[in-house]
Amino acid sequence: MRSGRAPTLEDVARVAGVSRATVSRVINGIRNVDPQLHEVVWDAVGQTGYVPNRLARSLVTRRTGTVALVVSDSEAHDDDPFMSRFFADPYFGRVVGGLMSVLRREGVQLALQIVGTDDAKKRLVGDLRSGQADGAVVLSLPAVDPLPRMLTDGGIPAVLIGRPADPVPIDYVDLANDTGAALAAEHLLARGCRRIGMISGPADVPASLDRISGFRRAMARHGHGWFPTASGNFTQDSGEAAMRALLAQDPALDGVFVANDLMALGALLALRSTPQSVPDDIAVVGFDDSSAATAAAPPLTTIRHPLEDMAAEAARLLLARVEDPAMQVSSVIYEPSLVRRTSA
Amino acid sequence: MRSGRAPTLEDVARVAGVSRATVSRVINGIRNVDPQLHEVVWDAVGQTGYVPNRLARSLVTRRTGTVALVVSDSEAHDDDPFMSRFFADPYFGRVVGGLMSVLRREGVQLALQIVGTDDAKKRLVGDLRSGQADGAVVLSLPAVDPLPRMLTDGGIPAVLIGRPADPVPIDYVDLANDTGAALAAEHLLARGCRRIGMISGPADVPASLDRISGFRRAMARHGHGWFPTASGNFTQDSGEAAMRALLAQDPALDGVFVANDLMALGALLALRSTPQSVPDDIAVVGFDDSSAATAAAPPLTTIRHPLEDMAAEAARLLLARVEDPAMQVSSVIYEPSLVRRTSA
DNA sequence: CTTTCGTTGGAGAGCGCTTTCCGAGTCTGC
DNA sequence: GCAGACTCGGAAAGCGCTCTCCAACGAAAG
Repeated sequence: MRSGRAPTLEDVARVAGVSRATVSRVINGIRNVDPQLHEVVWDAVGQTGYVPNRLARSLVTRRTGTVALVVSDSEAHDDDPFMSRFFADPYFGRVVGGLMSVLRREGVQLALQIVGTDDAKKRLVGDLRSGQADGAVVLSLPAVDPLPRMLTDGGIPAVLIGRPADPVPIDYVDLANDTGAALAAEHLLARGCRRIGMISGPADVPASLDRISGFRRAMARHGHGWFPTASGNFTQDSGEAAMRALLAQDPALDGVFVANDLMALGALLALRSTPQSVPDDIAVVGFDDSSAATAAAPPLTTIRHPLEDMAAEAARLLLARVEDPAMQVSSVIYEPSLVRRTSA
Repeated sequence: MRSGRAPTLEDVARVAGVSRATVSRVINGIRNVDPQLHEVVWDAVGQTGYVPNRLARSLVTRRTGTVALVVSDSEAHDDDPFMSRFFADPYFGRVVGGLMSVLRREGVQLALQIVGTDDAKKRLVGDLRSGQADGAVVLSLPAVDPLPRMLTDGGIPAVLIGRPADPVPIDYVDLANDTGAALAAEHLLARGCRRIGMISGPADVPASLDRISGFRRAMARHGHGWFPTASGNFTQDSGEAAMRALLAQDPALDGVFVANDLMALGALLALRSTPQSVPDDIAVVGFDDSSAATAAAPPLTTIRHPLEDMAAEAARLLLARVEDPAMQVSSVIYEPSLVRRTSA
């Protein structure tokens, strides 16, 4: 097969016997080109196996047809295995899947970027500003993250998945985490549970915070101003430990809301080595409706989190903002729903 | 903050009072520059907030600092939800995590590409040839895929994860799937199982094929030339169905090897509604040691598949080939191991 | 004091593409 | 039959960068 240098516009022009400009016009479907030549040019393209060089094109058009998926981490994790845990989590894949479902049919590519240090974030913004990508979808993990602000200051089209920790005029999609947690509380209460505990996530990231406050509010509304709590870091192991801690606080617990499915899996595991059975003695409600939920034994009653849809919406929002940078800043909040399975 | 046009080399040169060439030399750390000027230039860089334009740089250096992660699918799936299932699977995330663990510290970026149709594959090769990325890591899903050959023909540095279906002179990393399956067979046999069945994956993809043949061979070696089989498509649901089918063939089964953990989860689910208990009446061995294995009830005995390590090795291999395209084609095969948990 | 060499920095070409600007044709309408 | 309006295609100027080539200069050598 043809090897060596890839054919350029110039080559096609030579073969077709026209100028570079004309070939460019034909390729980009610009009017003002004689149908005759049109055909001649396409023939030449076929003959030479020409493929436009995206780099060169982007350099002049200032459009890359690429968006970045930025995973913004904190400095602290820079070299620990946290990241690999993050990728193994279904969360990441669901986001990518959702994004790709819309980007793909627009012919837009996704470039993955991981930034930990502030320095890396600065570099990222610089790269983005110089046209490395048309925009960014941001997954901001740390509790407090300068990146969203940097992005807006730099004038970079960007959409967050999950609300920013501090108010920044930036587009985002999020889940009504508080409503979801309230749903869980009400389900547990309606089921007749009287001694309910909660296993929460870290107390500093927005999504986790919202689940805590939503649950707390709903419980208070039903007269449970206080309830035992333990917290984990969204991993299965931490959920298992938290369940034990909770049981130590109140061995007669008859219901527990766990802030994500992975930790709920851990909780279920911990419960398996106690006399209590799920859901008869103690009901368990998870959060996310991830694949772990159906895999669990017993299958987890959980709060559905339409992450794919949210990611898809984020992609759409980003594309729209790229198209019209002056567009009004907007956010779209998804409503969670309760998925009843066996565990509660 | 400074907005509008991003500063260019030209701007820095003007501020520093030197020529573009000199700034370029300083930035790229080329010697032959008076330490005095060196400092002046860096000052100017700081002042202007200059960040080199990667596009422009790549255009001339023919190096992008980006590798593509190509998910090669078949035309058939082009518009069905298969892809989103694929992303939700821990498999994808583990690969990304493994790749990033090495790419990140080399400052190399990952660009995600999904190609279904032959046309898209052709376009991809063209893009790659014209320097869109320095190389590609390929996840080839379909049973028979023209992409690997296209890549080598196009002279694109590429590494497959999982062996190609038909022999192609291309680098790849793979797992000794047959050995893993044999491990499972031997474990089941050593445990005293006499009526063993297998739930396999699709009969046309290499990894699945190897697991089937490895298991079959090991069983034959121990006098079990025939055993009941059912097949699924690597999803939990299909595993559940396959388990029922197997039980219908032989209700007295006392052991089953399931070709991946997700299907094993399904099998466990199916067994929960039968009188048999796992592992006492029937032992179950999975494959992959994915996060699903520990989440299962009972926790799954399974074959460990060091996917992160394999992906990391693929990244290293690719980087090496990019550096030296003439390097000899090589493949590295990882050895699986048995992880004993409770299910067998 | 001239020659030679090594060092340093500038000019400028060129990576492959798009796009503005023009000039050369082609058509109408009077 | 010719001005004016259009259509079409080419020349060429960049996009922001790297890197080769060369001029200039100072120092070392003869």
